[in-house]
Order: sequence, then structure tokens, then C-alpha cells
Amino acid sequence: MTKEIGITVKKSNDFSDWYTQCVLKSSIADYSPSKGFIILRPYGYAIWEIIRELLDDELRKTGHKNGFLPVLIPESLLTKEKDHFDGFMPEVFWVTKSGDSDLGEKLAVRPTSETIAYSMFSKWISSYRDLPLKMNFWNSALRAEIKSTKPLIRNSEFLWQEGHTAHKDENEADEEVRVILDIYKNLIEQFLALPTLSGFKTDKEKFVGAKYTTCLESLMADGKALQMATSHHLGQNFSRPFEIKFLNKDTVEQFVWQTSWGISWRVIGAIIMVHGDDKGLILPPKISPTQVIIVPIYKDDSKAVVKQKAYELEQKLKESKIRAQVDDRDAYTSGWKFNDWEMKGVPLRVNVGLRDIKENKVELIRRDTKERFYVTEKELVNQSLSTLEKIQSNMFDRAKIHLQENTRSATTLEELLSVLDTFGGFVACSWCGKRECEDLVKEKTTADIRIVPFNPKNNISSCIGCGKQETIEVYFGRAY
RNA sequence: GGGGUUGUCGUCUAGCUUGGUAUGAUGCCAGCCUCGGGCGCUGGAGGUCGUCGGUUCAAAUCCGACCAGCCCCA
Repeated sequence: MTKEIGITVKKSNDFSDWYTQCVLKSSIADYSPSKGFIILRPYGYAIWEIIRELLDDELRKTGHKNGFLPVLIPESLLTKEKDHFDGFMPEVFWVTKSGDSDLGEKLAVRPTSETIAYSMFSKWISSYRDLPLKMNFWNSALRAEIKSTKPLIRNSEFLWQEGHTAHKDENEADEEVRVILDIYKNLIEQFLALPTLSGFKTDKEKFVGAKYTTCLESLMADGKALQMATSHHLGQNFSRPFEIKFLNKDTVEQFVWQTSWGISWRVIGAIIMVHGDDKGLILPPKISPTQVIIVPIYKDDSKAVVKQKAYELEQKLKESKIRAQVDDRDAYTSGWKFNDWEMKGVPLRVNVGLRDIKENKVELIRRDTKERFYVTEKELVNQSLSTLEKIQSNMFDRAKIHLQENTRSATTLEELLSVLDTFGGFVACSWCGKRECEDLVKEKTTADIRIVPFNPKNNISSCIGCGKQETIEVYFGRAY
């Protein structure tokens, strides 16, 4: 009779259903009444807030300032950079009316903010002294997703940050692109415990309007790739149409060099997909809203003393900056609470009951390994701190092994298809650099080039598409 | 873009073939019970059957359109 409450499918049997159940039943998010939109609930938003604070901190340290942009963009601005507009056009929502009357110029609901940001940059920048201009915006973006929506992974609206910068020369913009990608990589690997591949996008896959795009790719448990974050070098592609010019020291007027970059709530979906198990989520300690959940186990006559002890433990943990919480709800049994917190993915649980109090100990249970052990009350704080660290690194290591074991190579189209069909994952191949070969592989295998790695392994052979000899190494994969 | 499939108290669900005022569980509320892996007992509240329209004396049920969810393929 209790079977219906938790996650009812195995991760390995029906990954898609498992994922959706995880999102809904852990109360991270819920569907909204309109197609393709979701509602982030307090538990999900708490995770997002932690991620946001971590990233904000790094951006502040590197000289970026937060601002806010309007959600509506006049059509004339959005269409100024042609490639950019053509790329986004199919999924732009338009506002055409105010009340009953038609608007003179229709307004786009932002699919991304380059155009409106840069129309302002051109006002704000006139001298080399105004540079670099490094701004960041925490907002949402809207892109109409008609089909294949998946909570947090692909929705018509998503939370993200978008950074926009302007620089005096190309090198400085190059450097900015790299610095940002490093910040993302550190956040994703060290805090979200998700290993990534880093590199360039091909011209086909790059951000529309960019000179080049760098990105981080991760591998989900079902063998599909997921783009985690991107950092674009925009060259002068936007500064020319938007006339963002400055007078240099040498009194020569120049266009600025720009970057833009972003990371979205999609990473929360990735955390679920990579780390979760049949019981639900497993959250990396560093971004878990609750790091230690304390479950007091009591009968009526022991309730007061056990709860009191639980609050004491909570206080001690909090004094050591551990996000601890007592589940003091009387309405649920302890067994129910165990399952509930496991589904929510809290990394470490403390069980404390009357018999533990008498023996001056508590039980610790790791979410990642299900390992359980007793510690004395005195050891609790230190044991919790060190166990949380172990969980954090164990989660990364496990995911890293999964990534390595599912990164293979292929030298022919047939081999590539067979590897993809059998295992999924990333497949290293050689590629001549031509769009035709990239398209051919897509057509034959539905996979695309996820990344042109910064650090190729140098197993170069002839092109997977045309067989030409001069090639570079790329990673193919089927993606979300 | 193409194809398939689903929608019934908060949630899951029976009923639909063959039209006649909706079943059960869980959750919720009250009371009792008490908690070491989703306790138990008693009572109670809760439903425009996704929406709109059509057929009919009568529609959850038949027909159409739309909305929303999910799956497969491109």
C-alpha cells in the first residue's frame, strides 16, 4: 500500500519517467497550466538560490556587476543582427497588443538579451575609460518549445543568468570567455559534482551571432549528453550593428569586442539525472538546501526528551555552518521520514532515539552509499563535516567514472552508429571540419558534435564523414 | 516537423466496448493509538468526469474541435 508514494519506476528501466517522478515527487517543481512552463517550488528554488549565490560570488570577485533588463524587446532591435534573429525567430513569443489596441511595433519576449543590452551599451560606452564593461543579469528567458519539453531540461521559460561584456580588444574578450568558462567548470565540477568535457562548439552548433562558442558538456545516466553552460565570443558582430564604439587612447574610434555567457536551471535537472537512484534524488552536499536531516525517533513518553536532544544536535551542527534541520513532524512516523528525505536527496541523515541517548551516540546514514554507522554525540559535528566532504567527492568520482567509461571512440560511421546504439555516451572521432560531414553524421546517426575538445587525445585518423586525412578530434553524442 | 498515447475528488485509479446522476486506494480533517524503514482503528469533508460544442429524453461514456501531459521517430 505504500508502493505508490515514492518513485515507482527504476532509474534503469524507464529513465524518462523516473526523472519526471523525481522532479515532481521531491517537490522541486510542478507543471503550470500553460504548455511547456513549469513552476519552481520552494525546494527547487532553494537549490537554485544556493547555485546563484555561489556563482554571484565568483562573478563579483572577477569584477562583474548585476543589473536588470526588461523582458520585452522591440522587433527592430531583435532583428538588427541577422544571424542572431534568424536563429531565434522560430521560438520567439510576441506581444502584439496592449489591452484591446494593437501595438505600433510588436514586442518580443526575450529569448536572450544581447540586443536590448547592447542597444544600451552603445549609450554607455564612448571612451576606453568605460571599458571593460562587465554586466550580469539574473532573469528568465522565453523560447517557445512546442514539443519534447522536460521539466528543467527543456521548457518554454527558464531561469538563468546571462552575462554581457564589452572589451577594448579581441584578446581581452578571449580572456573573458576563458575566465567565465573556468568559473562555470569549477562551479559544476566542484559544487554540483558533475564532471564535464570542455571545448568549442562547431560553427553549426555555436551561438547564433557569435564568433565562437565555448561550452561544457556532461553525460547523463542514460547516455545522452547535456550542454551545461556556454561562454561566447561575439567578436564585433553585435558592436557593429549596435554601434558600440569608443575612442581609444590613440584617439582612433573603434568597435568594442564582446562576450556573452549563461548557465540555467537546467543544471538542477542534470544533478537529478546524474546522481539520483531508485529512491530519488541524491544532492551534492555543497548545494543541498539541507545537508543533515535529523530524524528523532520517539514514542509518546520519550517524545519530549528525544526532540530536545534533536534540537541540541541541530544547534551544534548549525554552529559549524552545516545546514541542519530537525524533522519534528508528529504526523509522520520515522520510517516515513526516512523515505521522504531519501527521495529529496538529503546527503546525510542523523537518527536519534531514546536508546541512542542512553548510550550517548547517534546513527549517521549516508545517502550516496546507504552506509550507516554510530558516532558519539561529541564526534557528531566533525564526523558530519568529514562525511559530507566524502559524499561530495564520492559523488564526483562516481560520475567521473561513468563519464570515462562512456567515452569511446570510432573511426567509421558504422562503428559510430553501433557504439551510439549500444552504449550512447560520447564518441571521439576525427573530423575534417566540413559542415557536410557533420550533417551527414547527424543524418545517419542523429548525433551531433557536442564538443571540439580543448585538450584532444590526439588519436587522429581520417574524417568520419569523407575520409580526408587532415582532421581534428571531436566528440559526438546524442543530446537532450 | 511526422506518428502514437493519455486526461475521472489534492494524487493514483474503476467505470467507457453496450449512454441512465462515479468505484476504490492514498492524501486531507477530527478523535484514539504511537513511531528503530512509508503503523493501526473509528468517523468526516472533498468530483464543473481537461475545455467548448454536437448527437440524445438522458453523455464520464458516442462524435468534433481545442487545451494539457507523456512516448517514439526526424
